[in-house]
Amino acid sequence: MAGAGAVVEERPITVSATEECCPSVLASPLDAVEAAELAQGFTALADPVRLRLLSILAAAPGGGVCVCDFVGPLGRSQPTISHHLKVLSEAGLVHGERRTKWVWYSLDRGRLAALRAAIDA
Amino acid sequence: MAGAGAVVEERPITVSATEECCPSVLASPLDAVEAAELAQGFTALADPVRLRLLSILAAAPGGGVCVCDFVGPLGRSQPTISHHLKVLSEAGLVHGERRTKWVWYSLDRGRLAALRAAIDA
DNA sequence: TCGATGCATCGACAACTGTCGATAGGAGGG
DNA sequence: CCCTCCTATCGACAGTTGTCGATGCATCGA
Repeated sequence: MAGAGAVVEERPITVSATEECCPSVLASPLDAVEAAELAQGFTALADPVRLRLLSILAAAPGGGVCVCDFVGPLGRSQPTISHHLKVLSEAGLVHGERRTKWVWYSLDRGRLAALRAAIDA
Repeated sequence: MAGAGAVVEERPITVSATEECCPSVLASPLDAVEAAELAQGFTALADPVRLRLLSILAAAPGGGVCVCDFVGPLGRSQPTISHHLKVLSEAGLVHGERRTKWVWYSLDRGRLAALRAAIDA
């Protein structure tokens, strides 16, 4: 997303985009806005530490895990874990809830399903 | 993937990973290798231009599109399009085939399905 | 043979990203 | 009230990424 300004002018695709609830990569050509939204979601999945965060959350029996529980297994510092959780949170994939002293993070399976649907036939 | 070397030592997760054919984020905690492989796949999807490339390929009637057909609709230079196609190709999501003068790119729906399965319940 | 066309690669550059240590802020316990 | 524990934010730094123009290479048509 960097570099010099685009010189080539963008021209519309000559296929009518069937405006659905959730844009799908396979249904019809995406416009720039839909593509940017989807890319933001997949960007959150495009990191091994974040994928492992999600997998640990998915395996959590109570559905909630506090930040300190991630630090050891993932081999990253606490600020780094906190940073990744923020990225996932902004992507809507996890939610954090304060419980007395700890912050409990839980997985949003619906948001994950939406991303899955975007690359579904 | 950058920055100073990791200081915190990585400790194994105390849940037996059920070694399956395709690692799933939701099945069991991913180890570092599985997470890195999956992240590489999602990285290819984490760009709006590449998502639009895939969507155009998916909508192609003959299943093949030459490079020059992407340049106009996406508003990017030809080298940039070529770069993104290379990224997608290395991720196994598209395949390029030389046909006389042009190179025809086609979508690998199986590879896309594998990524989808990785975030499936 | 020669110019035109289609695609890939190169080199450069700015923006973004992952990582850390240091530090701030909020909640509990003594 | 102070100290400790848990989490978030800050500042810094190096590696990665997206983009372009220039260029090289192969193929086709005249």
